[in-house]
Amino acid sequence: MTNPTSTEPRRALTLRDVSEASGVSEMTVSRVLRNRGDVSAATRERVLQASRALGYVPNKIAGALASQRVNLVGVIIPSLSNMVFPEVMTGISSVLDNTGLQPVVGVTNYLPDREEAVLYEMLSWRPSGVIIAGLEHTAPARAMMAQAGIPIVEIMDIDGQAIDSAVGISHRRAGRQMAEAIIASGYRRIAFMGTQMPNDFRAKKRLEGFEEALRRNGLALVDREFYDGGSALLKGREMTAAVLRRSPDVDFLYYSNDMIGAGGLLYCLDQGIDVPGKVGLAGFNGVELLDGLPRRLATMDACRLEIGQRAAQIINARNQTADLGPDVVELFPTLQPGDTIRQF
Amino acid sequence: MTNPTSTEPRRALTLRDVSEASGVSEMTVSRVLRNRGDVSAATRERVLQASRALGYVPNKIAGALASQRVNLVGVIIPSLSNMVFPEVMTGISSVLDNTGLQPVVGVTNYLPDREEAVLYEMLSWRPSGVIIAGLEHTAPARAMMAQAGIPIVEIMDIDGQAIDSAVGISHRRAGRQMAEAIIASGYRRIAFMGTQMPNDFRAKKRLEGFEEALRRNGLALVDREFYDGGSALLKGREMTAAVLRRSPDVDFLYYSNDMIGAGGLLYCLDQGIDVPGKVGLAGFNGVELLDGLPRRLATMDACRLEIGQRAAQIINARNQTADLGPDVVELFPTLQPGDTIRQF
DNA sequence: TTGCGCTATGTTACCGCTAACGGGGCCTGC
DNA sequence: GCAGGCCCCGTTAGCGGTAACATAGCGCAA
Repeated sequence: MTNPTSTEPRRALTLRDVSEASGVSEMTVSRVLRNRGDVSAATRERVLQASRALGYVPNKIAGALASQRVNLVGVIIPSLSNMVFPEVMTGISSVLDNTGLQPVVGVTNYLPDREEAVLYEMLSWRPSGVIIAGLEHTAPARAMMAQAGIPIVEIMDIDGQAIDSAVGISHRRAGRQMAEAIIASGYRRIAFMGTQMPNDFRAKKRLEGFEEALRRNGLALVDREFYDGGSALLKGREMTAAVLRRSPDVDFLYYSNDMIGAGGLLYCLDQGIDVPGKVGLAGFNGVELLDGLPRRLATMDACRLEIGQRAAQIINARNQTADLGPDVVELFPTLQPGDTIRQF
Repeated sequence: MTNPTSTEPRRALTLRDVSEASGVSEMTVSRVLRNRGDVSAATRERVLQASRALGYVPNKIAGALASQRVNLVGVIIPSLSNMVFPEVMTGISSVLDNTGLQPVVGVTNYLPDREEAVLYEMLSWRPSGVIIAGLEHTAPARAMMAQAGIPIVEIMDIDGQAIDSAVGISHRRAGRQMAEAIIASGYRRIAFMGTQMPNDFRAKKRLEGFEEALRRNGLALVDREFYDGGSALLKGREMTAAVLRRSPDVDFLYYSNDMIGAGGLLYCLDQGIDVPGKVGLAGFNGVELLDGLPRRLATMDACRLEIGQRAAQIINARNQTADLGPDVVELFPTLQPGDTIRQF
């Protein structure tokens, strides 16, 4: 264990170790490792060799403190198991990868207090920016973001007041659009199924928009059902069964997400129900999963990839150029009628 | 904008600002905010009030540098869209939440070089531990982890040599077990479908174990098909169609994951194929999704939640108690026959 | 009253790195 | 032949906290 090539170092390596091993000052080592400033090719090579030989890994904590720069971008999302957010992450990464910035993910489980705690923790690392899902936050969370002095991008939703920048779609409008399409296809007795979660504000706004459009057309939801936890696909089956039993005359089933919609679709097909003739179905999100179903569920994509990309672009631009102002970007989802809405 | 209550601070707040606002030393403020050491109730209250009023957020970078302690645990995984890793993350978070440690996720997209880069980046923040998927890493990555002087837990897999600690299942054994169960149920003409990815070592090991068991029973795969990217459910349908066309006499379809297995199952049901009479099916992972399918696919759970929990426990234990040694934990997945393997 | 010990707070010296500046050697032009 | 500039590298002074130690003030027993 006292072997000099042992894998157990007796203490952490610092710039000083590399500088001694290569016979130059710490500053020069620092310059080499960051590719900054002028260093002769010979010295550079010597330093790199020593650094690699020792297995030196720079201490970004010290570096960040000294330079007052942190290449991290906090990303705060409600859930990872949602299928939605991994794709947003992909969009963020695809842009950030070329910028030297790095995303750091925090998960809130749709809990406002947890969001506040995660945000506090993130800000305490002084990131270069924050991307956070939704426009609804606790008052302290809003205050922290407003004070932070870094670009903040609220994503997914634009129905509300952004603290700084925002990228998203109008979920209220999305709900309205879907309702209008459903009504235009001649359906009249419409039921809704969705999550129980009181803090999924976007699902709530979609439902509000949906009901508003129904009202304007002299209609109202015939039935509704909520779920909470468990396998979404299975819950979709169960809720659909319950609704069809309770309200046998419904002719349309609107789901707050594609996963339960897919469950409902599978159930209807199992039962030999004529889709979309007798009953139409629609979900929300445009998840990839749907491509493999026996019939394509009507849905509306939430522009997840692009939301991630645009958000990351805003953070990056603001980091490059001081004095860029806030930027609110509205994206427009397209309705994909699939095979579960009657077409004329 | 020069309004003192403006939300645009002219410069970042430090301990000094809070200490001046509350009339005590920086050290006392530090003690209050960390709940450490003795501070009188009156002073504590005064400090907290000032801190809140200013909207002070401590700078963990400086704190970490001074205390040589970082409450972060790096978690390095290949993908977030896999359904598998979010659940591992849930397990990790559930344990870490009570410890003051915080997970930080890095994604490698199954690329060894990217894994190395992500690891380097993480180690440069001097985390308290690293949880990393798999046992296969580049040589520099292995060296970095061995040198880091922090607990390293390699998860998912135990078929190989761990650098430090490991928690996982034997994928080779899992493949063998599945093959034996299939053979025991009387199936003989078996086909395999899986991902193309050369770096999904665990899928590869499952297949190796599977084929080994076939060989020992005088059998061999009748057909095989690989895919790459796209909707797994859809790919499962397509590959299944292709295999059944090419090899109409197969009586069992073994899938490297549940998602393509589910696609295959839906295809078979669509085609009116007798499952499990004429053709049996099995996947791997035990994803929640399967609960909602018309028939339950045979599978083997990968103990994802428990893997995350045990890994987090190891990191935490090592952080609490110095001189705890490496720990290799093997978990044992159970075969869930579902409705797609003949039962006697 | 004296002195001990405890509690509550302050002081000092870093943690490991980088910004900013300084300066030696060498080349170049006049 | 020497001033001026350029390249390369070193020195200095922090960044914003915290560990460790120092110390003031007080209560209390002898």
